[in-house]
Amino acid sequence: MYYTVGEIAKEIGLSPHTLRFYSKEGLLPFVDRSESGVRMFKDSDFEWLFLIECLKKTGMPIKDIKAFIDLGMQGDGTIGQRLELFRRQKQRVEEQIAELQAQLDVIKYKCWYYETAKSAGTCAVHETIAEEEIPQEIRYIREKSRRMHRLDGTNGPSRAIKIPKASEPSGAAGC
Amino acid sequence: MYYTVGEIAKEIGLSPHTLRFYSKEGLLPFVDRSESGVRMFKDSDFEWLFLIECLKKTGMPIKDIKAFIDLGMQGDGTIGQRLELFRRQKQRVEEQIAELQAQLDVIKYKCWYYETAKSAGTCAVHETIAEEEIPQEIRYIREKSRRMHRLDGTNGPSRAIKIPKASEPSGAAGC
DNA sequence: TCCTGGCTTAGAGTTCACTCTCAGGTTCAA
DNA sequence: TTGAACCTGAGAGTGAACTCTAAGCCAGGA
Repeated sequence: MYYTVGEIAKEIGLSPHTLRFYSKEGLLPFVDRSESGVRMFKDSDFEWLFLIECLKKTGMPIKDIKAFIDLGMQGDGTIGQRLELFRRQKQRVEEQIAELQAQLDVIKYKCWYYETAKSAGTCAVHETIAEEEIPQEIRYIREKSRRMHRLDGTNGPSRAIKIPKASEPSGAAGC
Repeated sequence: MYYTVGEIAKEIGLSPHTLRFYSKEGLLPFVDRSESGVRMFKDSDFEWLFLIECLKKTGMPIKDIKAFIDLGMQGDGTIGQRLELFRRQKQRVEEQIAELQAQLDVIKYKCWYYETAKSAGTCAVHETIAEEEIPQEIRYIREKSRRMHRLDGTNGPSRAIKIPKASEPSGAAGC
């Protein structure tokens, strides 16, 4: 049971162009070819394709994916190296998730910030808002974020800059 | 208290080049300038910068970040739009995290796969491994992954392809 | 037999987000 | 006053990952 590049493309949600590009980059050495050079994908190739997708979606560059494919092509002798590769990738993905979680916190804070500002009609509420009015989760996020972004001002500007001449304060609007 | 582009760059971990590039792209309309045109960052600009970083780290393209900055510059009238923007971004980040979690599962499965193959000396163990030998978590991941990747074969190849001529089976090695 | 549509390769073009080079201006410290 | 170390804008270059074009081949149906 063989599939052409177009059929596979539809199946896994990539364009035939992209699949040929991967092929050119050496990511698909496992696909068979017909006499006339047409790529013939077989069912067992899907496993490779899903693995490629997985590594791609977790931010691995194509040349690193190729390195993995090449290890796979060499057979059982490279199992240890492949294990190491996936362990490193596991670590990286966990870091990515942690980073996104941290940014999600910032975004949640801003959602609350704008919700509050919206019902007050102005961002200025946040200058006078009482600590008790802030939801627990938001208070926690805000504290954590402040600890991270603390600028102690001990390393102030090393160069004096002339005071701007009658420039209206451009950054008057809060974010 | 003003900072030059180089000082800010050091503080937030970007290059002065990058900061000027952002400036050129219209991401920093809030920074003051000296008489001679030197960028003068103030403490309150950090809030904007951290927000830009947040949106960038969560995959928002520069032109969309600019759209947000522009809304911010317009003041309180755009609070509703900014709220909507952050709500959409929240949704996207949650999706990104879910996607990474799914891929992390695949990676965990492969870690187990190679660990097992390593101690057996060959990937071939996985053709004969008993269901009870598979850890609970792995079994669960594998089932979920199989449900997702199910290829029912009902939409087989639409074009006949000549059987390849004595081509050795290239994809013999499992992944 | 010819048309259609999908396949092939090589290679050029695109988009994004930087990243760097250049030529010149500004500021401070010695 | 002079040198170092910044700064400026314009614009070219980079690398990653596509994305598309061109010219041509091949199989099946009207």
